[in-house]
Parts: sequence; C-alpha cells; structure tokens
Amino acid sequence: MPKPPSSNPIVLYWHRTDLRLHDSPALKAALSLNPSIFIPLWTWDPHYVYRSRVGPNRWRFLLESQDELSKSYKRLNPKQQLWVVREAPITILPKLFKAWGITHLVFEKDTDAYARARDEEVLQLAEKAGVEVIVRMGRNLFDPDELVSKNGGKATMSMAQVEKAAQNIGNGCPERIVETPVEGEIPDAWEFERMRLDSDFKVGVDEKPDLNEGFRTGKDKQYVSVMGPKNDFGVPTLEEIGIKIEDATTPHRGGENEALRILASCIKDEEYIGRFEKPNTSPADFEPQSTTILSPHLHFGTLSVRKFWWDVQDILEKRRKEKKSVSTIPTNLPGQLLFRDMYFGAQAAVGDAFATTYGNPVVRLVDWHLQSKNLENGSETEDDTRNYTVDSEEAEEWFIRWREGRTGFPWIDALMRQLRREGWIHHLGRHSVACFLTRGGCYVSWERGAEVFEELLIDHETACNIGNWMWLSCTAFFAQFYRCYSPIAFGKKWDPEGNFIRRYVPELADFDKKYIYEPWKAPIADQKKWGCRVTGDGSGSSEKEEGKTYPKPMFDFDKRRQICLDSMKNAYDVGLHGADKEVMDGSWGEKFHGGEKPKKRQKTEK
DNA sequence: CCAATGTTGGGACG
DNA sequence: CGTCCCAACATTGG
Repeated sequence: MPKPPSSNPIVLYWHRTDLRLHDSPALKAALSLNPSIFIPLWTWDPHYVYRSRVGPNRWRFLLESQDELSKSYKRLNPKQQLWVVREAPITILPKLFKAWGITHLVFEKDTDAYARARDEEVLQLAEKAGVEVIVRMGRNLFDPDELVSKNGGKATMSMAQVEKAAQNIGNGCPERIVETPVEGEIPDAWEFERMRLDSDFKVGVDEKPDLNEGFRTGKDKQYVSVMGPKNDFGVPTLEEIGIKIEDATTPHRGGENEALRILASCIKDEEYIGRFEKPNTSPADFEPQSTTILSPHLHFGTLSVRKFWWDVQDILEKRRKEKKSVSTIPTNLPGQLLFRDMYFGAQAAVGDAFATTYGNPVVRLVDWHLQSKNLENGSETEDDTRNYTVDSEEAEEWFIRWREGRTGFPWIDALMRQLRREGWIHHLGRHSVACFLTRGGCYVSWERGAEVFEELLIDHETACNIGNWMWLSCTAFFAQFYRCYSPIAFGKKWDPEGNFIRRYVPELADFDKKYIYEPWKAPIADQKKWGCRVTGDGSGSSEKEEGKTYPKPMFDFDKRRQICLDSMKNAYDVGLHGADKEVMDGSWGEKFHGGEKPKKRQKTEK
C-alpha cells in the first residue's frame, strides 16, 4: 500500500507519561498536524511489566487511568479509544509504522534513564522508516535538560540552584497551559479491520527475572495476543496481569477526572492553598489527609504539573492583591513542585547511575549494611537471588521487619502498613521510616528502602524517590545527619493521642496514649487489660501465644542512634562518592575497616 | 577567612 | 508557644 502524502498526516500519538487530554503540549502538537488518521497508542512494555517493581496498587492506578483516558477519547469521538498493544516499543513501533502507514510519531519528552535510551532508538527507527517525530516537554515545569544547562551543566542539587536556573528560563515560571481538545477535535483512527494486527506481531517475551512474580496470584496473560485477550486493543485488566482486585487495596483512584476533581476541590479552599507550608502538614492525618495526594496523578500524567502550578499561582496572586498572607517557596505548594523538578534535573544530569550508589558522582558512599552487590565486587553466589550482600543477618532481619511493618515501633509500623495497604504515606512519614532504616536506626543501605518504595508507592517517581532516599540518608542533597528522627517523639508531636497508630496497628487500638508509642513499657496487667501482649517478633511464629500480640522493639533505639551517628561521622571523614575509583574497583572497604584511619577534616583550633 | 543559610530533630527550659 | 543548645554537615556570599 502506497504511503499517503504528508499533506495527509497519519499520526501515531504515543502516550507514556501523559495519561490525560488537558494541558498536553505534545497532544496539541499532534492535533495541530490536522491528521487524517489519528491513533492514540499505549505500548505495554515488558520492561515495565517485568523489570520495574510495581505492586498491585500501582497496577490498579495505572489501569484506572488508562481506562478513563480511553473512555475520554471515545466520548470525544465514538470511533476512538486508547489503542493498547502488548509488545515492546522498540520492536512493535517499526511494524506499526508500516502496518498503519504512519507519517508522524508524537510523544511527550521523558528524561528517565531507560526512557531516554529507548526514545533515542525509536528516533532512529522512525528516521529509517521515514516517519517524522515530534517531541514536546510537558511532564515538568521546566525541561530538566534546560534546567541543567542553566545550572552550568551540573546536576541541580539544591533549591537555590533550581530557583536561579528557573529564573533564567521563564522568569521562574513555567509556560501557561494549553487548551484541552473538545468534541470534534479528535480525528478518527482507521476502521477496525484496517487496524487489526496479525499474529506475526506476537513476540517472545523474556519473562525472567519477573520482579513482580510475588504479586501474581493468578496466571500472567499479558502477552497472549498483541491486541489483548479480546483482540480489541483494550486496556488490560488486573486479571490479565495475574493480580486479584482484592490485593489492590488502595483507596486512591486513578484517572484524569479524579485528578482534576481533587485539584479543583483543593483550589476552592483559598486559605489552604495560600497558607500551605509542607513542614506544618501532619503526617498522622487521615480522612482527610493533610496534603493534596496529587502526586500519583503527577506521576502518571493524569494531572498536568503546569496546571497545578498555575491554578495555585492564580490563587496566590489573588491573595497578594487582597493583602492576605501567602506562604513562600520552598515550603508552599509551588515550592513542592520545584523540588520535583530539582530531582528530575539531578537525574537528567547524572543519567543511568542516578538510581544507584555505584557510579553515581553525586551520592556519598556510606558503609551501610545490605549494600547492592555492584559495590561488593565478587561477593555474588550462584543460588542467591538477592541483589544485595548480606553482611549481617541481624540487619537483614531488621530490614525485613521494617518492610513488613513489625519493627516493634508502632509509629514506624503504622506508616509501613499504611504504605502497603494504601500505596501512599505523607512526606514526613516517609522521612521518618527512611531515616529509621538508614542513618537513624538500622544503618541499612538506602537502595534497599528505595526498592521497597518503588514497589509499593502509587506515586513512585524514580527521580523523586531516589532523590528523597539520598536526602534522608544524608548521602546527597542534605548532610545534617545529626538531625535524627525519633520513632517515638516525632509521631507523638503530631498525634499525641496515637489515633494514626490505632488505625494502622489495630492490635494496639485500646492502649492508653501514655504507652501507645512505646507499648513495651506498659505493665503486663495493662497489656492484658488492653487485649494485646507485647512479645515476639511479629512473624507469627510464636503460635502458642493466646490472643493478639504486638512485637517487642527490634533494638534499643538510643543505642542504635549513637552507633549510626558515629558511623556516619566516619563515613563523612572517609569522604568517598559513588563514582570514585575506590568505589568503582571495589576497594573502598579498606578505607573503612583496614588501613590507615581517615584523616580528620581540618578544623581550626580554638 | 568567616558568617549565614539550609523545606520538615529533640529536648530542656521559661 | 518560643528560645537555646546539642554537635556539627555543605554551600554560598562576602
């Protein structure tokens, strides 16, 4: 079939980080081509399906968002939908170019490491096929690459740098939003018979390792047919992924409508928007939460970050005119969005190595427990599927108990159980548990914690997750390691009654507030009276126990805090970073254990 | 060289 | 509630 002339554009619009119709510069660019045929596409990429850590809650959120996008297309044009194909973009796109006679490929820019490499390849494939590619930024306030270039080509590592760089892009403001397509503005795709793909599209998928195997209680049917099990290019179901709906317990719903509904309801409360200061929002609030919970929508692009920015800025401007109080960057809402851009800038500058310690120039090396294997040259054993080294059985036990929410510290356990159940915890709660796992308790590598968050968070954004773990572990962005979160005092400050604990650790629901943060201190008689014994490790292996139990604390926090503090001091004295020679060649251990003591950094004599 | 600053610590004291 | 201290990090601006 001859390729139609380019005056008759056949446009493939590739959705990735933008499951929305509103404020999408890329979608606008695609529709501006005045397509004769328009095909909104999603490629169900095995890399995401098997190599990224995604728990049931995030799968659900993604599917809800896709489903709604597909319905929105259908509403604007009954012949339209989101066309979901089950194959890797690199292999399927060239075939689709040919099969559908594509003249233009349009998508939103993505600066994540994997996405960058993939898109580079797609660009070449498109060129070979004679397909014109249009890429537009829409995922961030500022193009991360531009932010970096305005920061002297260096990773954006502080708010001050971001603000200065942003000042040189748009006077510190992102571009205004673009209009949403309305009925009649979405052209048709081909007739269904012309869309149909034959069986040679089905490619073998290398399913191992499947990082999400543990969640698949049902059969994995994701790559049975390229057009999906009903051959209709439909949005996958949880069942297709092998996940039971009852395992996806998050109360937070996906989709563009939900995102815009939440935003609108937040914006209506001008006092809340105007006076918002993140450090003054409570990590112990629930129903309603103290923050907007729009982060998962920013992740999936069901909400445009620029719309969020400008809707807030318009309120702030109004309040300034009315001489009402307005909180400032970085604690206000625009400041929160700028932090997101800061992490995207850091990731864009560092590239692939940003997600790890190994090879990463901006991250400090600390002699954590359970380090990633790439830091431990040659310690790998044949039958060990763990990607980290077990240097301490005790530390691995602490890590597992942390992950499962049975550390014996109710504040920590409540947060970790909220994370698992709902896929979301407040930012300060994340601080608490991250500090506890790393520099303020377990001294376990932040990379282990980041993996657990990657799996469980519905708002998991690689740049932000990695950046925040570095921040909390004092390996980058932040260095005041002597500021340590107490698993007892910090929660108590926000929630002296312990209502948050009562909700997420129901065993302790009847404990007096005097003991709810430290239940092990409650007299046995009281424990009996309140219906829960504090005993064991929470693993359920002490099966003789009658009635409810809650584990004893897994260590003496004050002792652990001191050990961590001393170790951090030493690690700072050693002063190595992830891209240093000693880290790359695996010899860094000598600087910590054997050999000469690290030179104390010079301090002026008093 | 020094001082100030940095989104979000904890604890004693007034 | 605010203030100061604890012991002490890196960066920035003078």
